[in-house]
Amino acid sequence: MMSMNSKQPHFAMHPTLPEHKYPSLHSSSEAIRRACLPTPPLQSNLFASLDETLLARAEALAAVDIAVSQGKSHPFKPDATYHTMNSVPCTSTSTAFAERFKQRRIKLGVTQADVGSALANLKIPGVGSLSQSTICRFESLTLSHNNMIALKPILQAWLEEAEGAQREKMNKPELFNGGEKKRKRTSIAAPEKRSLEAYFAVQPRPSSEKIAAIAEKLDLKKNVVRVWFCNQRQKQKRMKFSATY
DNA sequence: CGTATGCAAATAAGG
DNA sequence: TCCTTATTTGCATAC
Repeated sequence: MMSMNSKQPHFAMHPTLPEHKYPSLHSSSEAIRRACLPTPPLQSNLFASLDETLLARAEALAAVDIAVSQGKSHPFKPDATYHTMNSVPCTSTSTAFAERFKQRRIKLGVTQADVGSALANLKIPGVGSLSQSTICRFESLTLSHNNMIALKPILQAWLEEAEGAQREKMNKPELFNGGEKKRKRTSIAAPEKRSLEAYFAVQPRPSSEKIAAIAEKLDLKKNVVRVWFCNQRQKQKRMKFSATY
């Protein structure tokens, strides 16, 4: 099957695999979450996470004011990616860490992009590189609470290694640039996108065969087309929903 | 140049 | 194998 080159066989889904071998291809939060301990604060209370959530809510009230006065002041995000997932930052450990992280990162004279690509060289199972965007969002607290918590130990690990290396004047270029194992994102060109939309208008749920045909015609990977239709269906539902209210 | 963001691919998790 | 739903990221491009 698959006459053409099937890029990489990413056997990413292993429903019940607890330990992750290196997902050679992508990293991804699932593994990341388990890879590093979710930060065990010495003085944490028994309800650590629960409490954090509650505190986050409480603090959120205060944070809202700040956020609002800081810029966008619209009631309901016109865009907000989709849902309302990423607003309401959280004032908890990961948040506090993020602030210091940026400061220390700058002190090391490293850019967000450098940090992102260097992460893969940390050799933490299941952890690959991240984009400048993600590092930026981590520092600016614009990731979801869970995402912040998942990324914290990883960035903390990098920070400590990098500071240590610099302190000892050790030359560890891998800690300041490198790695490539980052999730790739295909960019579908406008013409192809228009074709896909046309197909979608006629048949929102094409069969596997149809998808393969479309993929070939547009010179796109079959999986890319399949995912595009999935995402398009999601998008359509969201639009239908928001149009109703 | 480095950093923020909009839009939306790609993934995780449960059928 | 592939869907759906929820989320995590990254490409592009605006600051």
